Amino acid sequence: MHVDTTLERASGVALWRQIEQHLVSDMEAKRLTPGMRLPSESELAERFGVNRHTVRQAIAALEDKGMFLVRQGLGTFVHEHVLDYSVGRRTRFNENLARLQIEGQSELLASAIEAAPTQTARALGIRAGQPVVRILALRSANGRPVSLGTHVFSAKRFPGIAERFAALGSVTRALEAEGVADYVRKHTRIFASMPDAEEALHLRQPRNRPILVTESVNVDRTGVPIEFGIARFAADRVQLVLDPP
Amino acid sequence: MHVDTTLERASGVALWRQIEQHLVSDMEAKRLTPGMRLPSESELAERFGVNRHTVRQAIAALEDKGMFLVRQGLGTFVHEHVLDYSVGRRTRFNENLARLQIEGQSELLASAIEAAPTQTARALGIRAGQPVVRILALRSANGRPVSLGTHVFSAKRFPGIAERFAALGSVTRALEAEGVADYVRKHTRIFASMPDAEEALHLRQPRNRPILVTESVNVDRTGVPIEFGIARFAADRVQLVLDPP
DNA sequence: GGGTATTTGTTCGTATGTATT
DNA sequence: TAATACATACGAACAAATACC
Repeated sequence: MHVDTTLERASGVALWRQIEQHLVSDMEAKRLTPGMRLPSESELAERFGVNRHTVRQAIAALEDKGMFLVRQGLGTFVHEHVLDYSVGRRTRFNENLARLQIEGQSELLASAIEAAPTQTARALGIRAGQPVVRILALRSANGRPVSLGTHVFSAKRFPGIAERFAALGSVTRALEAEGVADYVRKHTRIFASMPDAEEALHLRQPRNRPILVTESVNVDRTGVPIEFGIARFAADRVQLVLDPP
Repeated sequence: MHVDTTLERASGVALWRQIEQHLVSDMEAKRLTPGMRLPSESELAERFGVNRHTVRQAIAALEDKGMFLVRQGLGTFVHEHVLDYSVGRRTRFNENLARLQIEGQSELLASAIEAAPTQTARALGIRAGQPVVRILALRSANGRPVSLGTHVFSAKRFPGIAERFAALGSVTRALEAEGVADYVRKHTRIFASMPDAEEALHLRQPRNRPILVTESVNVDRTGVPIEFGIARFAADRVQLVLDPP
């Protein structure tokens, strides 16, 4: 992994700072990538030809800067990039990522027209059994899956919403095309659970890691519900940040 | 499980409604408790002496009312009581439960004075290494653990906060006693993870079920940070509801 | 469930060079 | 120059957490 592990002794730069710089270089050169486990402290000490304490000091400095994650009994890991996903009155996937200067992608996995189950109907303010359009979409950032979203709309009001979404890759723009200039969140519920096989597959995460789930209702300017959404986030890669409070 | 499974035929009451009533009685009598798996549809059908479709109709009715959770390939489960925990600008544990007409309890598990780690210091707006008071508290509702909370305060500003909390059982009242008339949330971050041994023990939940974690900063009227808090919720028993949106 | 190997966490002690007083 | 404080570096031993069989 390390191309060159020679340190300069008596150079005026502390050995542990040289090791720190080494590790930073490894990350910049992608020899160390997020989630990767570092060699053990003992092994690093041997490679660098220093005492284990000296390696520990370098690692501690980088942990303090949030670049490493050290776990007793397990090892030291390069910190995964966690995405701060902002949740508030105006939650928009693409705007959210744009703010972080990340390009987001939306992929339509499936869509169907079906009869509204009770809970969904209540959220949308329609009668149970009325036809609804259900969209399943995978959201990615930098090629990594971020969330698996289910979006449900009244099929009467938005019969062509699935095609709009497929073409535009955005709920906001699909709704715009259907004449909804703006919408806001009326309700958000957050919980956590373990993913089923399909969710784990789409989110590319192990089944024994949790997912964060949000259920939300968006309403138009007049307060009429237009979308009921369920978003499943890979909890290891995404944190929700509430704004403004 | 079922004490009596005889149904009255040609009684004017549909068989599936009688079965539905049977199941409700079982829940009221605690023969069926939250999280418990029902016998399979076939087995129930045999016990009641009806066709499986008849049992399905009764289960579907109760699922629609949110009392059962039916999962294909797994079985039917009595829905766990989930607590809707409201999160917003003014999040207060006791007020939250009072709104649901539940009496909450707070138990001080531990408190200590220690040097502030970098992240904590940043949240509280003090220098790393400054002394802080750390409180570990278990929150319960109806005798069931709801959340395990860590609260960190500046030891300079609130030297006696741990004793106040121990006596009053509430962060809000402890802060009141220290002269903080009001406080609001400035920041909330939500994520999910798996519990460690201690967390699972306190929350009385298995280690393979996830926990919901919120990190928050509360500020006083002048905007000065006064508390950094971490709350760990048993995800199977608590959902977070954002208010107003 | 118990035992073992691995890995990090912690605490001793010792020594040396550098900057400050 | 001498005394002192501090950062750096090494060595050894044990504790605690975790994974694996």
